[in-house]
Formats: sequence, C-alpha cells, structure tokens
Amino acid sequence: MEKHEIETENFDLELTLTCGQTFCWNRINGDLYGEGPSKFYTFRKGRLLIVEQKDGLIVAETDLPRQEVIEALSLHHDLEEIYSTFPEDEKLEEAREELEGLRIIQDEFFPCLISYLCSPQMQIPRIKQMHNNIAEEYGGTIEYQGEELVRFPNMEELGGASEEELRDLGLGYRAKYVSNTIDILKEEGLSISSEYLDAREDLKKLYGVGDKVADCVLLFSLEFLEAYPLDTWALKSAEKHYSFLHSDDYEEASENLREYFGPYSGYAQEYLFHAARKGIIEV
DNA sequence: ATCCAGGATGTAT
DNA sequence: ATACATCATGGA
Repeated sequence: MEKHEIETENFDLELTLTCGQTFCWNRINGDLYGEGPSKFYTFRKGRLLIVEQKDGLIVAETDLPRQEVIEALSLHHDLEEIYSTFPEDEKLEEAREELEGLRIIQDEFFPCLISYLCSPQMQIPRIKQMHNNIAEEYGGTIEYQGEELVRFPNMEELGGASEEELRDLGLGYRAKYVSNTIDILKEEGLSISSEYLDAREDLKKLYGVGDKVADCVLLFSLEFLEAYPLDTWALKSAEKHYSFLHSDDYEEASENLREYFGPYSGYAQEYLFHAARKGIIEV
C-alpha cells in the first residue's frame, strides 16, 4: 500500500468518525465508540483505506488514489466558506465551538444506504453492530498486522442474503427493508436527480426509505449538503430552540430549517445533532 | 415488567 | 392529507 500525507486544517478525525454519522468506518484495534488508538479503516471500491491523524497531518495507507482519500473524508470542504453562510445563531455557534473539526464525510452509497435502512427505532451503537454483523457474514476480511479487518459486501454479495438470514443478524423488521430494497435496485436500478427535493423523492422509491433516511443518505453519501435529516434529536432540538421553525410536518419543518440555515444546512444539523446528543446544548 | 431507540409502512378515516 | 397501530430487538 502507498502512503499519503495530507495537510489539513479544521479537521478532527476521531470526532468526525465517532459522532454517529457514519457506520462504514471501524477503529483498528478497538471499538469505534470505545477506547483504542485513533486509527481507523474502511473499504472503498473494494480497497482498504487506513487513516490516522498526526496533528494537522492526515496519514493514509491505501492503494486508492490520493483524491479518493480527500473525498472520503470531505477534506475538500471549505469550512470557513460553509460557516460564512450560516445565520447569526447562538446555539449553532455554541455547538460549532465545542465541535471544532467535525466534518460531514462521504461514504459509499450502498453501505451508507443499508446502514440507514437499519436505523429506524434503533440506537447508534446497535446500528453499527448490525452493519458489522452484515460485513462479517457477507463481506470479506483482510488481515492487517495480525488483525482481521472486515469489508462490507457489495450489492451482489448481499443480494444473496434472505430476509430470514438478515433477521438473524439482529436487523429485526428492518431485514425486509434491506432485502426488498436490494431487489428493487437489482431489478429497476435507481437514478437520482441532481435537484435536492427530487433526489429525496427518488430515494423514497426504495422500500424502507422515508424522508429521514433519504436525507441521511443524501447528506452522508451523495453530498447534498442542504439536506437536514429530522430525527428524534433534531426534532426535539428544533422544538426547543427553534420553535418558530418547527412543525410536525416533516416537509414543512425541513423547508423552514433549510431556509434558515442555508445551503449548508446539513452541516448545521450535524453540529446541532451532536451537540444535543452530547449534552452541549440541552434538549 | 415496561419503556424506548437517528422511523417507515399499511390501513382507515 | 392526517391519525393510528404495527413492526423486532436488546438494554435500561
């Protein structure tokens, strides 16, 4: 594998990978959400990508081209430019200061989609557990310095799994979401509009994909940075701190929040979501 | 035991 | 359009 060194500013690898936005990365030699060295891996295009941070330097080991590493970690995002589009907002600035270096990263479409199909009514560590169960059962492993690294399967590989088998991995009723969605993808394919609102409707053609899951996939994989996923945390937070934007109707609340936070609303959502979860701002 | 977790679907109104 | 039950599973 080649080694790439990439200088970064305003990037916290540990925070970015462990905040709950991605289920596609693992910690080497430890639990992603637990203790262990700040060294992580994922697979992209079937190839291993290992990353660690040494101060302002990102060191990557991979056979992937350098540009792929940059895109995987969203190192091409200009955070100052993004921040400059935010409204003057006390809660957001508070969250942003506490979460310095948190970026929204871009995972591969298929593993991202599958993990968010598993997300309804489920806690974040358990979604990660399901993701890894699927990887261990249907993907492959590569040995790296004595440790078995798990690779998430592609659509063809996971397509062989029955609903019953997926259920046995702990997916519960979400097993049907995964197996039906893979059937749809294999039989009909899916074209996704470049327009945000249309893209969300496109994704909702998949079984088990509603507004929230669609927004997550759009934000965390397809780089629609205006997407504002409205999960229970975001809703509680919006209800408390942004009651003038809140609505019980998803589309109405979404529209209000996106109007308020601007073209990079997804970044605002991520800071507020994580701040709420960590208790930085009360919910 | 009862409740709840990054919600979505099916059905009845 | 809107309301409501239902959907698995495990941990608190």
